[in-house]
Amino acid sequence: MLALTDFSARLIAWQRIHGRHDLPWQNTRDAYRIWLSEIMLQQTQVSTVIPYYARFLERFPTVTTLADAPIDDVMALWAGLGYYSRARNLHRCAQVVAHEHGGAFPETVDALAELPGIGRSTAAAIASFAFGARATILDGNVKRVLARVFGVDGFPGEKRVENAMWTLAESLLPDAAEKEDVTAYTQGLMDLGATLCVRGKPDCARCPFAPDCVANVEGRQRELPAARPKKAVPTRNTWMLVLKDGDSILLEKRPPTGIWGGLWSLPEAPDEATLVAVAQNFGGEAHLERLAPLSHTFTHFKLQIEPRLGQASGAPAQAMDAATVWAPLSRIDSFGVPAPVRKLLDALTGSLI
DNA sequence: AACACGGGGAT
DNA sequence: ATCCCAGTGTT
Repeated sequence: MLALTDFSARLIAWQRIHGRHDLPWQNTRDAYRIWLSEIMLQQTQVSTVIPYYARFLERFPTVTTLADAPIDDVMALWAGLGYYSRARNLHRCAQVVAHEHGGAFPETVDALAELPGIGRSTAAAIASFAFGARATILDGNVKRVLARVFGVDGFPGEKRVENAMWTLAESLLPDAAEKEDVTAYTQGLMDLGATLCVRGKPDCARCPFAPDCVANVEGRQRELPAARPKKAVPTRNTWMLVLKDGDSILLEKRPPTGIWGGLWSLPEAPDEATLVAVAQNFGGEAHLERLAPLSHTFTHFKLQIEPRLGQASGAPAQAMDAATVWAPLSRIDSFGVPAPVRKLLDALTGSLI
């Protein structure tokens, strides 16, 4: 193993001068704001999060206002960020904190990690940023930094490799650190990975670990960390119904789990004939107009969407319930609608005017 | 241990 | 088009 005895000291010194200090969720010890940012930043880049974070704080300034809000309001503000189970867990977590912890987040990693949506790494981030706890994060940035600096081989998503990285990360923590040092250290891990030790072209010339870094010394920046093993992504096909009644569109609430869980979307069918039956159930005419197909790629599969436009004329054969709503096109934003469906409806709004 | 879960940015 | 991102929860 690399003889690097001053990893934390070097990282802290670098962070204070060259790290990021003005992100919207920095310069606060408010656990609510830190927690909110950490959840939004799971698998999501900083630039994407910033506008969502501002809107969320404006609408929900405290954990209690979030806890007492309807879940549909939370989903609507989250729509477009992806990984919607995060939003459901966010709401559940706020309710637990507000009603079982008196509105204050617990201060230990273990207690934080018991809350919905908070795992080991996020618990450590909150504990270190909000409470100055000596705990290590292990996110994508840290895995990349460790893999390169210490020459850790193997795909970090593999259990054996990840376990080794947790152990390594724990061993690198500054000992008996001040709270300010802990903050600078945790932020430094993130900043180094986000600004210098990036995936594509790492800026090794500016890196404080360049002389010791295995990847830099051996010219293996491109090989470390090892890439995820390739896997073929399947294609799924679906037909979506845009059923119009005046200026309103029929939306259906998706089940809480699975793709777009808890969001409002268009009624779907596995083929066109079934979609016609669905339309008629909701009082639609038998003739459906073909709209331009669209394709949406997820991490693990590709979705081909065949949209069809129908007009509502008769009375619905199927009773409307809590999972069905006529949404005015002008107020689609107040519903949580998945990004591709939102795009489809936006294009439709433009062409129908 | 492996998989499900989104959308957007970077290349 | 492909990879990956301030990961967590379920199976």
